[in-house]
Amino acid sequence: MLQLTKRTEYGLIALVHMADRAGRTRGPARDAVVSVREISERYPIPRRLLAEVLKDLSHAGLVESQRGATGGYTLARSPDELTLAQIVGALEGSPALTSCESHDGAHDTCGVVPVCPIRSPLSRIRAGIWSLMERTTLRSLLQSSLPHTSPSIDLNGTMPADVTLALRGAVPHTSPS
Amino acid sequence: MLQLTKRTEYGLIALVHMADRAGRTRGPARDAVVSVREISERYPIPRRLLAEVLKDLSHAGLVESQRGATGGYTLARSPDELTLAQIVGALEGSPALTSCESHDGAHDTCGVVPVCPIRSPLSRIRAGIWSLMERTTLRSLLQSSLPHTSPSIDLNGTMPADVTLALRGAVPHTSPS
DNA sequence: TCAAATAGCACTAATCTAGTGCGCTTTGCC
DNA sequence: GGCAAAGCGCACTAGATTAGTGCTATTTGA
Repeated sequence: MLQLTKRTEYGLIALVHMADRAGRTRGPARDAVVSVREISERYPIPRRLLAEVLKDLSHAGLVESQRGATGGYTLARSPDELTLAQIVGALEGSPALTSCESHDGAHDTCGVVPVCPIRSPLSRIRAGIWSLMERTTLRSLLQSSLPHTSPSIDLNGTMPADVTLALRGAVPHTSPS
Repeated sequence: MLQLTKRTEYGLIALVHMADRAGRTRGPARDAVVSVREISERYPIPRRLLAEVLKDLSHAGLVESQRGATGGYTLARSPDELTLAQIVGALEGSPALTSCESHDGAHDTCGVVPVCPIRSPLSRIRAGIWSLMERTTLRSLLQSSLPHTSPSIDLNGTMPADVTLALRGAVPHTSPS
């Protein structure tokens, strides 16, 4: 449906939160260990589901986990190196845009590849979308969502000039268990 | 899942086919009346489903229908005026990217909009994707899929420079009934 | 009058997504 | 040592979305 899943939304919220926390903390992100509880109490995200998402992000190497009583998650890279493409890719696989070539690719073969008149062109579109997400860093997400942090940094540097319209992000509507 | 639906794929294939047919025909697209049968015999698309899709495109005003024995569909606008955004919009609604603001918007309210740290930034991304699709015309899809038509026209004019990677389009795998 | 085509509507089956349950392991702290 | 908090892993349920089909009516050219 050309829409991100809730999981991805939750993951993004969590990562933005973590980046923010790390940003306001002195030192090498020492206090930036964020627990699932902390996030799910701040945003109305089902705790268990958020835990699953962060686990996935951990498996993907985007965050690092610390077990135990005071455990939690920390960003594995700086918000400047973490891109939207990496996050989306980790949580819902490489974007396929079309059904062919959807992360398994094998058993489908979609029979008539040679006849398909939209493979190559749509391929280019997907690439464009992907490229857009690759150039969007976690930091750039941070900046635009937290105007109280810094006045307004080089958004034009990290984001293509075209991207200046009006979308809406989402937020869950369930309450933590 | 950040992926187009089969319906949209089918619609695109149909439109590309129609544009191609109209293009090779002399005169004001007189012979460019294309029937569902013709398309479903050329590509392995379930006929009935394709019919539904074309009907939707007709309702959206992107194609015009002619009933009766020699009936079929014709493009309502020139391939230069028909954009990917219009097509996708017609077949799966305006892209929302996030769950909030999904074409109904009302009953959700998603509770915590004020707290949501990703609304505005994701909004920008969606806009970028949308913009990309608005600048992609049916003609540009045609050109890249049918190299036998014209050598290679100004793809750079209709498509952002960044868009030059490698995606895959899809094609159905079912046979017409 | 027939045959081919669209129009409309409803329905089924499969897939995907959101969210939950439960028990285990790790670890800081008293 | 033991408790409590946190992550880990797996499996499961319910709802939503999607793909695809059935059937009948209407239009219209030959």
